[in-house]
Amino acid sequence: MRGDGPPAAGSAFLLTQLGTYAAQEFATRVAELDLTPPQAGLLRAIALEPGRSQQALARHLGTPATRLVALVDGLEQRGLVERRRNPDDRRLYAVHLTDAGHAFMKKLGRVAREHDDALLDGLDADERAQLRTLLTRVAEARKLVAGVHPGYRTLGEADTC
Amino acid sequence: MRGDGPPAAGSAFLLTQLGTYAAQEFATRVAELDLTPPQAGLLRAIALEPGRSQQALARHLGTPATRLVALVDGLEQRGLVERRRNPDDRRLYAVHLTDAGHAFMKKLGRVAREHDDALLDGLDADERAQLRTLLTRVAEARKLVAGVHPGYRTLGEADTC
DNA sequence: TATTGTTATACTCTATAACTATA
DNA sequence: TATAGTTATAGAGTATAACAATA
Repeated sequence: MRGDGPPAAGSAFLLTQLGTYAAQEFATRVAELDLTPPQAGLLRAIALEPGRSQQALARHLGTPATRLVALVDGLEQRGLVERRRNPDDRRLYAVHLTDAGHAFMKKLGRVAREHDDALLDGLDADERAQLRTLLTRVAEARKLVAGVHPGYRTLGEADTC
Repeated sequence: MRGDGPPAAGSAFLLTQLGTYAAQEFATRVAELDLTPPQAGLLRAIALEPGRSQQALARHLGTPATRLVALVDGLEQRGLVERRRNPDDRRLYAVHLTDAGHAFMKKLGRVAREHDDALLDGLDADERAQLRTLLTRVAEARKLVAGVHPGYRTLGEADTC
């Protein structure tokens, strides 16, 4: 006896479902490096363009500056990141990776690749390439900034279609 | 001057990024129906198989039973759902859609279709079909339950790598 | 004693706003 | 006065555990 709910899950729901699953799996993996996903994303943003101010990083990631302070604090205490004063304008810090931070990025990269492989192990190489192309197209059409997770903007609410 | 971060975003990151984006868009759309995504998902589960107990629904969605109480409360107060006592075992309720609930599902279905169309408007019909096939394959390989959002299990942490 | 449903409590995380210092 | 960074406060949302009713 079926009700009259939506007939079958659309692609949007599949994307949300898989995206959330992938996020959870990634969180589990980086937890083994004692890292949260937001910290991993921040490390990535710093590695991408070292020396930015916290304000610049906040704008790039689309998150309130106040949230960055705590994130940077955590990474700085672990010696992965350092704040350097700018002699010309003593209000801003330039955020850089330390040597330990650079070394750590290798581990993080390895974890990310393992995560990718495990997630897609149902597809062969051709299919993975197809999927990647299609996803990239959709992301571009939606004007998503490459490498920036939308969750920095509004972490709340998970979809459920 | 580039650092040594992960070279480019893998497919797993693309999935997380698009999945989160899709979830946020969906949340915005259902908000116009005064609904949260978890409420929408619960309505869907009830419509799919009417009359289940709250415990059964909780197991199906993979969420603590305590969370369902509040969700059902909200939907019941709006007259979309009703709890029916089971005369044989007065401990459990059977959760059903009301007539208003059935009517409401039509609106929800329309919103979901619009959401789907808007998200994929960068792809033509063939490409959409391809994408759907690939996503379904991945979801099956990962043993995700059709139509159930993983976020019921652990809403925390959004991915970021 | 086990199970369904419920309520109460505590915790995590986030954003808003107020504050300090530099400009 | 405006901006970078910080701290403090309050709010939303969740899970854990205790509780009542029924079996």
